[in-house]
Amino acid sequence: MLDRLGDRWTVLVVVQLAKGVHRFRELERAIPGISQRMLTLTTKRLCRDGLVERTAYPTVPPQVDYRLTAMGVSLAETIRGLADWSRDHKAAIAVARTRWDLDHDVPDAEQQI
Amino acid sequence: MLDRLGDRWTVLVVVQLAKGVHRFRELERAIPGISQRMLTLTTKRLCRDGLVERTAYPTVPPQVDYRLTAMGVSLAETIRGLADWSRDHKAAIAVARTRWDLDHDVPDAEQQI
DNA sequence: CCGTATCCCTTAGGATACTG
DNA sequence: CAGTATCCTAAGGGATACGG
Repeated sequence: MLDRLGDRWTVLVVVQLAKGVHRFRELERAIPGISQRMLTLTTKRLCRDGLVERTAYPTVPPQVDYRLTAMGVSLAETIRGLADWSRDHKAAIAVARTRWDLDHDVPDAEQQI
Repeated sequence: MLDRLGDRWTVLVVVQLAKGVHRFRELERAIPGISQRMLTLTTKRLCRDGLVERTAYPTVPPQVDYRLTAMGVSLAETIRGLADWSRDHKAAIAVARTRWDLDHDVPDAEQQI
């Protein structure tokens, strides 16, 4: 599961669903840069893991809702801790990087690690 | 930074360093499956971000110690929450996956999502 | 609207060999 | 021991087009 969080989109989808129920297109619009393909894959994996519940209404045009399960909510709360840490230390990390780059050449457009 | 956690080795290195100071080879042995190359890259990135401190002793053979900085320790504590969640829900996720696979064919060696 | 199916390119990252 | 350098593949994921 830890490696599942490493696919870059899962965390964003969970965070977004933590704000409430979303339709497919709502998720797509709420998460800048995600492709239709990756949104489909990500939601499907989350459903498979029992973290998200999918509800399809047989209307025309079709409507599909995604919502976190109880387990999904608990994951969202845990992720919250990570997001908070990230926000609180973003500036300090930026400073550390700048300092490191100064101390180790990397003058301008060198390849970053 | 969140995407940095997505490279699969960073979390493992931080967790290992949370247990105490380690030399290069100690980390390599403690983290099964990591290649020398990825350990080098991961530690270097962590140093650049100000999460890990590297100390080299000019002995023969050389000795290099890695230890978490204060910021690295605080990250380790946050990661701890994630690790705990993962441990606590591993079984439930496995059950959800099995159930999902039963309900959606996937009889045997089909490609998993 | 809600997907699935292809194509295709970039990147992560393993294997291996070599230095100080 | 602690790396660096090079090669090479497998997978992630974007773009596009199409189906229900």
